[in-house]
Amino acid sequence: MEAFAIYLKNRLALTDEQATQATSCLQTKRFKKGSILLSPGDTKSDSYFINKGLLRYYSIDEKGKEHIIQFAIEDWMLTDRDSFIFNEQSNFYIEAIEDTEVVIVKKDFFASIKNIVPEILELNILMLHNSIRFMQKRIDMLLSATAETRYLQFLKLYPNLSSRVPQWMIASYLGITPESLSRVRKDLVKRK
Amino acid sequence: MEAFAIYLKNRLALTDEQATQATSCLQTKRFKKGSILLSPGDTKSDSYFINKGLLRYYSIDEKGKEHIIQFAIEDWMLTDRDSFIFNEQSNFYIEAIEDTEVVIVKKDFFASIKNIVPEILELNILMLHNSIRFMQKRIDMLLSATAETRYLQFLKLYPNLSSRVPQWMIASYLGITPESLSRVRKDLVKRK
DNA sequence: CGAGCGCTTGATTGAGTTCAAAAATCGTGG
DNA sequence: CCACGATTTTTGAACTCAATCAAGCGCTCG
Repeated sequence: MEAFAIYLKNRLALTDEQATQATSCLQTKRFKKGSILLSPGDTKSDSYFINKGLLRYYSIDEKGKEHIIQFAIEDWMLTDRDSFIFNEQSNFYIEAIEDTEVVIVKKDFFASIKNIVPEILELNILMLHNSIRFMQKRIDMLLSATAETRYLQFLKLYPNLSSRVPQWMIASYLGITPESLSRVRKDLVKRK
Repeated sequence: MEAFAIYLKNRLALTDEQATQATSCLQTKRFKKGSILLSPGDTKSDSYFINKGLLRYYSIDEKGKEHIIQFAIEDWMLTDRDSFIFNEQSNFYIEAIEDTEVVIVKKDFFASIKNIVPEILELNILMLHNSIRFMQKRIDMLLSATAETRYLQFLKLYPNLSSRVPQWMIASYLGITPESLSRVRKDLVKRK
């Protein structure tokens, strides 16, 4: 709660009271490593702000393979749009990679906070544009780059993440097999 | 202009006067097939609403290969975020695939229309979420699916587009070579 | 301390690429 | 409206990057 209030304060021009007022009705929740917060078919009206820990947003295909759409770390929000925005059944999983504490942001939070802090709408828009820009770069990378290039870009983009996430999940985020990633890394070390 | 006013009217609860008022200051522009509306390095404050025609949003990699991030057809907006939202240099190209007429939406349009129709902010948020949801599905597909599956999904998603776009551009959108797409199509016909 | 999980390594396979060239289609000017 | 050049699509053959299958190692955590 604390962290989320600070987050809002930093991004909007809020007084302390406004920040506490806005976040007072929110609840935090802890999940142990490995917990599933959302599964395909669910329709929850929760969005998560991460106080501490690390979540993954992923799918499982017909062959049982996992594909990671997104990681989410401290100070990020993770939202399943199918569920949260469009009230449809989700297609994805959300899982805690570490023991994680989240702020549960319900659907009506945005409805009520915009009365207190109307600027939140524009902040929201800006952040959504930023997400899109980010995802477009990822799509560009998936369309064009080799396994090695993808991995190097990943390291540059998330320098801190690689130590917190098992290697096979990085592979799954990059769209390659764990074996291939292992070989890519071996090559990089050898050539260095 | 016409089309854009209708577009807004349908999505927001606007009177005719409001719709005309909001769009009166906007300009339309025509581009011939093959025109480049934006190049990497540009920083334009234009966003495009497409009255008629078809645009592509793409990159060119070090080997000179093109990678299509997005197509945009009638009634869609195409925005380069680097440029339009963040005032940075663009990384992508925008090109007219057909002779195309667009409404030029300048940056300040949103600033001024929100005074007339505040609901536009929430509409905007909803559409951005929808874009993200869409792109997440595309990323999932790029991470998991074979050339054939991607192509079939593309046909399902854009049934009308495949006739308006040359095959090599579809291949470029799917992340495969034109040769591969040709073979995929051959196989599909044979198996049918 | 042992079972399971994650990472590595090797051998083989396979989907898609590359390069090359022919066939089909498009479009533009005469 | 036709013809010719350019672009697009198809086809073929060789090749390559990454996937698959399989086995072994090392760590950790129960």
